[in-house]
Amino acid sequence: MRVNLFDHETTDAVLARTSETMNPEQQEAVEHVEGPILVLAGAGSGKTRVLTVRIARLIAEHGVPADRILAVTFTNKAAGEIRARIRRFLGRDPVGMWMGTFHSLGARLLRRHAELLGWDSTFTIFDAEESLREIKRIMDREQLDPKRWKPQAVRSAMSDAKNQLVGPDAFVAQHADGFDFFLKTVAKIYPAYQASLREQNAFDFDDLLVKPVELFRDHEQVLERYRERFAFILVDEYQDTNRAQFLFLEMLAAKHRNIMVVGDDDQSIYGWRGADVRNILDFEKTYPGARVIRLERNYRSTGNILAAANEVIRRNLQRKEKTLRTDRDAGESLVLVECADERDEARWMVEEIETRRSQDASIPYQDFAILYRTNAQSRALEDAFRRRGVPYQIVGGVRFYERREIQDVLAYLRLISNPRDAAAFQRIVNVPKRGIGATSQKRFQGWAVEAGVSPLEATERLDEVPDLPRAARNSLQGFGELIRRFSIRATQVSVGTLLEELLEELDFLAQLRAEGPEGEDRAENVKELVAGALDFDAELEEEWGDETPPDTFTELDLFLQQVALVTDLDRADEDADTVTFMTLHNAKGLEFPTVFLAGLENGLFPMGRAFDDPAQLEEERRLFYVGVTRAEDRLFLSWARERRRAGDFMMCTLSSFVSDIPEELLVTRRTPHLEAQTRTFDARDRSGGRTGESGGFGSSLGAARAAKGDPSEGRASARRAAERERTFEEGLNQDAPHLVPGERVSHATFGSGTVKGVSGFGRDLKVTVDFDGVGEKKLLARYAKLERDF
DNA sequence: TATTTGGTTGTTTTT
DNA sequence: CAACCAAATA
Repeated sequence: MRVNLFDHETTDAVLARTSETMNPEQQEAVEHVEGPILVLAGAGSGKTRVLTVRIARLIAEHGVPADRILAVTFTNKAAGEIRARIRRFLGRDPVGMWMGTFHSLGARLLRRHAELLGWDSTFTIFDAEESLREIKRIMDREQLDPKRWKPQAVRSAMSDAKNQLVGPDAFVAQHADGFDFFLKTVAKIYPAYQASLREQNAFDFDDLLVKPVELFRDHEQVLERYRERFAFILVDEYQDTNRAQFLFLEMLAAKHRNIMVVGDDDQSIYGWRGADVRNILDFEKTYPGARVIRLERNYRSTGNILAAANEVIRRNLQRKEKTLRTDRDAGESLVLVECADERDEARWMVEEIETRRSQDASIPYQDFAILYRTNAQSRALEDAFRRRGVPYQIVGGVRFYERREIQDVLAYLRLISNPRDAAAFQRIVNVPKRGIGATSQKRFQGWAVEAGVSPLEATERLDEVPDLPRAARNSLQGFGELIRRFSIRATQVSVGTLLEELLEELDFLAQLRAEGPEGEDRAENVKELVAGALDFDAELEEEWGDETPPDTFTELDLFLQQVALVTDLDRADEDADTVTFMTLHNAKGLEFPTVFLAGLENGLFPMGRAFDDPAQLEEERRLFYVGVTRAEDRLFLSWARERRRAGDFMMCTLSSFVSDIPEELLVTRRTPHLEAQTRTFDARDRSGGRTGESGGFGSSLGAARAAKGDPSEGRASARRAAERERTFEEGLNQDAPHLVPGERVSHATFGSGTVKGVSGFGRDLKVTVDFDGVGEKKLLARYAKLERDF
């Protein structure tokens, strides 16, 4: 895997020469000095290169001090790499330059000014999982039923609110007396949640964006200081910024107005997380007189790949018109592969990779990436690759830092670093087992809350806590002493050493191993964490550059911050010679010689619910576009006729996105396995169909879909498959309802009716039925239990 | 108090 | 077909 950066040697001469190797648009962008500028950079058009070279030039040629520059990147890794390139250009480190993700920059700002907001600079960062626990605790306390109101939904509602900069008070004012019961419930939780975070001296992910904006808004002199300082601001992936990020930038850029944003509206794929494409579309309104440069020359992909990409994205209405061009040859055709199911698909991919490598042994595994819509799809791939002995790495999915054992260890460190972190306390007070059960914990915590002290403080006043069993009392005391002892130790030794001593004292690894078969893996993970901590010592200086950490900090605080903000993408090992599996979202900004796009089926990609909403469908299409444009030389598209999802089998049809690709760019194939299966199937079909059990409801949905005529019908193979499926279905299930307009069906409560229409796919298939004497109802097919009415 | 069992539940995408 | 959670037992 490579981040899209160019390789460069080291000298100043290179910098001078660099402009000459750029096209006129790139040159213009790179040479721009003052005033707002928008660079609309298509996929593979060298935008990272533009950012890098411009920063280097600002420093080297225009004498801008590095500490007057603020650069926002999409990942921490990209930040590190750009910094490294600049260092090579300049021959020295751009000391004092602030560069990182919005979240890491926000954290940095908060470390310095948290006091102004009522937090302490040693604050903890709660990850998504921790926020969820907090929400559950609050719901429990408020006696809200987690089944009626899903904590996940509550979290996402609060997250949305935060990203729109709607604080607890505003939210309550808006929704507490509203008609929406869900939002009313959230209005009960949000203020309590925020108060609880504050009590624990913690911020969640969203706070890292929102609180700096609050800081700037309420503290004019602080804003003034940073506004003055950051004379040049550069932002990558601008199309994915949300409201809070927009305001953050707007406030900082207001004075000098030297802001360069780089992005591509066609690659905006985080709308669901609050990103607002209008930020990029309306840049010229926000900054009148802004210069606009379009980079439409693609340096990455073959002509065929690019033609396919252009053709697909052209169908989106909400976009700035642009067409990527390349000087490369047409290259190989794209290959569309039809598979029997996800296992067949996975197997086919391994074989394709192995075949390619047997033809040319010099091709490394690194050249291959498999991209998919949902993390769950990695499972089948993993199976197939492991079986075949082909090395792979998964980016995302079950994330390293989210593993239980890692979280446990980190909770120790958090509590050592921040004694008020009640969430951490609760997590580990009985890990490893100390005989402090649920009942004792409840009594203890209850007392602590009553007394208004943090749990850790409460361990010093155990004799005041009533009704505690002696054993629990002793354990709690021991636990408290342990944490306090290590808090002191944290000021004396490095994180790595601290962690080693801690694990030794707890006999943690042995405890894990004793847990069972997975114990060894878990122990390995913990060891990896220790190795990371030991490494961290060396990186400390770079982290702060010219800044001196306040004395209240320990190295531990910074380590925890880094850990909280590091993504799986940052951890990916690009030097390892392995095939890479990841979601399309994670693939943004990366490129590979050979790309496989897996699972191209309606209902999976695009996602079922996207069919109801044109805006969502457009976002899915952009995601597909991102996938296609990751490929340099070869692109494989695959779909499975049948896929296991949420437990049961589902018949599938080819994604309508693929139908948008002109036929002449594609070669269509079937896996050998499917070829074989189809032959026997056809033979059986001719001899009068199969007898036996009905295919159940899942298959009858397939029938409905085929009859309705979905968008993929343009493809001959898909149509054949669908037709075969329908005849198959009719042959074996006389009672399954035909969800086709005009058909008669009956429902347990509504009685008989006529089907008016269907929408959605698979599990989300909705049926509109006009029930006799009842009227029209729109029902989710999978719940409606419709029967055929004769 | 800790562990096991069974039943339920659920599948976008992530900093 | 998981993974997760609640109630039942050792």
